Amino acid sequence: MPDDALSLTFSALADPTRRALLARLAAGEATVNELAEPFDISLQAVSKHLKVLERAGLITRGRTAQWRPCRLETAPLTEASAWIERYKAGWDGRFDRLEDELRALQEQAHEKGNNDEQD
Amino acid sequence: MPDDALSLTFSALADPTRRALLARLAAGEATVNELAEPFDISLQAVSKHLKVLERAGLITRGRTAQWRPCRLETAPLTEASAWIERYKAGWDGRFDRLEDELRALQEQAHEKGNNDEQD
DNA sequence: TGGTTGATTAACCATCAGGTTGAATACAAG
DNA sequence: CTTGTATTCAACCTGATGGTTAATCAACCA
Repeated sequence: MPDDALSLTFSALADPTRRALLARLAAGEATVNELAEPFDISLQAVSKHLKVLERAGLITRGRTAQWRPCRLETAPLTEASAWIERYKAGWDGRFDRLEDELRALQEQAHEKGNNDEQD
Repeated sequence: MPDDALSLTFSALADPTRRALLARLAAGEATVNELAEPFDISLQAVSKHLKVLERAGLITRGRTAQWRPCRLETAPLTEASAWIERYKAGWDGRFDRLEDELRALQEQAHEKGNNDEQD
């Protein structure tokens, strides 16, 4: 388990239950019990999921009496999104695709000498 | 291991090696050997990583002689980014935060009857 | 035919992730 | 001080992940 920020974030997002928890929290703070209510799994399992989200910095938790309300934190989401956009933009609909085609053709020509075979 | 598209994508992104592979592929197609070159792990391990990326739809692979060139596919990246933006936008810098504050205060007031205690 | 290169598959190992149940903690209310 | 409620911690199980090495497949070269 890599422990860099981005890996923690993506790893936390790689579970439908956790994504549902975040979706719920996007509507506002909630306690563990409130968050657990829609799921069929145990409260402890939800607690574990929340710990994962907390470790990734995706949520922070308050403390009011015996309640530990969770709040969504968007900073890691921003970083994750930025990473994706970076590499998506570097390729998508740009000249790179054509450039790559050309490069591939050149390599083929080079590797095969002058043998004009098609695949 | 959840097998829905979003989970597969985020899970694939949750590893620095795989993100590096994608970053490399954003610069253009590459073979397995080319991709493996910067890493200290075995070629087989890289092959496994590529299989994960392929299963997530993040790459596709051609076949030229004994080479299996990998190409980045951006569709899953777009979906992942869209998911993040959806829940980030629902909260970030909007009135929700204030709304939530108010809701929290109301709940506190309700739960405690009329007892004006501060945390 | 046989050898070399590129890549995958198979078998194995250690660790981790997600779930469970049961006990423990923290606080509120009688 | 005891009970109830909200939450976490601990121990445990199962299956997945990431790595290894050895063997195999596929295609080219000689």
